[in-house]
Amino acid sequence: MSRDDRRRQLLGIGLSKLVEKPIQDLSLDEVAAEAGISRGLLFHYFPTKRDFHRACIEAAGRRILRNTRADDALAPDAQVAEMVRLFVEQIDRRRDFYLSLVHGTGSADVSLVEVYDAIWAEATDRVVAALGVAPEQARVVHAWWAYVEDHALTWSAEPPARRTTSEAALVAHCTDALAALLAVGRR
Amino acid sequence: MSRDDRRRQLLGIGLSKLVEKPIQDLSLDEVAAEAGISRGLLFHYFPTKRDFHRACIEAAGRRILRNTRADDALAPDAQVAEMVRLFVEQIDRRRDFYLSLVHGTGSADVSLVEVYDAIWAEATDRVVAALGVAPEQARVVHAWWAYVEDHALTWSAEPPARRTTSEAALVAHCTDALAALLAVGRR
DNA sequence: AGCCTTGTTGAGCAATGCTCAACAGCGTGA
DNA sequence: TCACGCTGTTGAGCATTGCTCAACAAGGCT
Repeated sequence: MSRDDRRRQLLGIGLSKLVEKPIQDLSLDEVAAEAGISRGLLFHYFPTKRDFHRACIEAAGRRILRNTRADDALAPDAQVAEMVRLFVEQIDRRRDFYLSLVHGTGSADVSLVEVYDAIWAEATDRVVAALGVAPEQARVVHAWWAYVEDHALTWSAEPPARRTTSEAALVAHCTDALAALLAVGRR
Repeated sequence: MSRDDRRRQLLGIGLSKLVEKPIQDLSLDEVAAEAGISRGLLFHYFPTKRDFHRACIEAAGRRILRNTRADDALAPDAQVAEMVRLFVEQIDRRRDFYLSLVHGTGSADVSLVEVYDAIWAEATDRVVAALGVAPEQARVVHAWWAYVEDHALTWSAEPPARRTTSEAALVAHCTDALAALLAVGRR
């Protein structure tokens, strides 16, 4: 198997496994066995377990960013609304995937923090670019994403049948919130 | 040594160690050695490594909540401002401690997620109680805490000498943001 | 004295992260 | 055709580490 194919296969296995259990509970033997290769080969591709873990999270982050990209042709406000909608739906559809791989850092692992930072920086840049937000307000957009994330997580936590808010209302609230927050900073 | 004292000692060691390295890299031998006890005794107090980890994070959460409690006698708005100020200062003073122990879940470990949820629920309750926020708006307060957390983390990430915003301005922005967000929900 | 509780130890097992020397298959150039 | 090297691959083996378990020491109670 080619180098790239093998890497992709291993990352795929890692993603599916890391949804079920934290990294401490995932043995590389397990991954190697599922891939049908020897442990040694796994260490050839990812020299250390931490490297493997980081690569998995990077892959998850790329997937999220890919799935929440809005159409450039839309109007600025519509772009943001679209991003939020895709983001909320992404979380709602695969809450465990999101929680276990994309959300939060924990773990005091510096290289992991960098990965998360890069993901949120990209999401922030998109909004800043779409709306033409002033650079000194970028941190407001960044923090607003945390606000949106938290809303989406609590919203998706309750069973769909019992939801008091519609998805559209949630998205609308989030976009309105961004406008309100930017107004706060401008005052 | 008494049961409680021993537990406290071990948790203290765990807290200091977990700031430096993620749980995967912390061997219980290390903890036992620093405490001057045998490995066996450590497993007597915390039957599994995950239990130890969870207990450490609970302790960290309790510490944060203790350090960010506002005076009940203050006016509602002042209480919130006080909480935010204490929170920002807490993060600024011990950023690594906060990042590695209190922020985020990751790890797909259900019992850990519960611990984090409890911490944020308590913080939310305090604000809801202080301001008399309507129950259906509690989730706005919850998400607002995520907003505040993100602001505090990016603010504390830049070296104090180069900061463009004062702490007071940050706190003011956050409290204003809460008012603005609650107004969005009410519309 | 005998006994029970409680904090404590240390040997030992099995799993696991990681290293390393070597091998198989295949294309390339002499 | 043979030798060479590159690349994906293996499997033995080492050291660490999470965890179990039987046993011990000391203090209080009957």
